[in-house]
Amino acid sequence: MPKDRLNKVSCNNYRCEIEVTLEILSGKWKALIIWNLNLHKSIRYNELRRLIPEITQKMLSQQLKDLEQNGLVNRIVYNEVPPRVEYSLTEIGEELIPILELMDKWGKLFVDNFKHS
Amino acid sequence: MPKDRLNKVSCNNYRCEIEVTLEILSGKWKALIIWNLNLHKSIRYNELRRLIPEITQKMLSQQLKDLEQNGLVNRIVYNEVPPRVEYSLTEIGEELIPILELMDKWGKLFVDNFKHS
DNA sequence: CTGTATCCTTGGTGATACTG
DNA sequence: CAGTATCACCAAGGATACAG
Repeated sequence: MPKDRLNKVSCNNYRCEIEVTLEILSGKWKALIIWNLNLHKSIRYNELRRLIPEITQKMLSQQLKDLEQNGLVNRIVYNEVPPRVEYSLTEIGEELIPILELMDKWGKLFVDNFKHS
Repeated sequence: MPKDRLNKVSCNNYRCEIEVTLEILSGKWKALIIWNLNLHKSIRYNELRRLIPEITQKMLSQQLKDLEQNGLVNRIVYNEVPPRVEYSLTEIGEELIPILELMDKWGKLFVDNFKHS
């Protein structure tokens, strides 16, 4: 994760807030993680790995940390043996869902368009 | 532009259509270009450069070409001297606007959240 | 189970110069 | 005016091994 993650926000050098949202969603696995967190409400680390088999541990940890630091995701640690950590969406994280749903819809439209051209 | 641009669509290796939409919007300037095309309806190359002063010619050409190839943007060449080229959104391009508006809204919410934390 | 640490590759972007 | 071409950088992401 670059030190200047979120530089657009913290440095105020974004040209419109769309770019802020895109910056937060950019990252190969972010949308997928958020999507799954919304579907399952609360998920453990290894459950996420199973839900997204192609992702590496490194990337999963990293993207979750990004999302957590941006306040989109809650990380709750239960002091048990073996350790248990549950991830879930925060309020502002949940507010992204309608956007993701629209993107899903538009994506289907585009794919359909693409096939017939 | 990578040869496998749109590989997710053409190779069918996307996990959900959200990723397709994100892939199309990803690229440092895409959203901004689409946003401006929507605001001004039809814009010439150099007008876009003035509207987005930080963009280089290379990137503007490249991102416009991407958008055109993906069918989001019309490119109309007028055979005049000096040459004139007008860019505008296609129908499917315009259907992205509601999404961008939501992203703008969410971005403002996030920035506000960020400032007070 | 839930992560870190390290090394490495590659493609997205920028700078700059050139063209019809 | 509306672009191309070329070179170079660097950070995102992948592979793999290790850790509490």
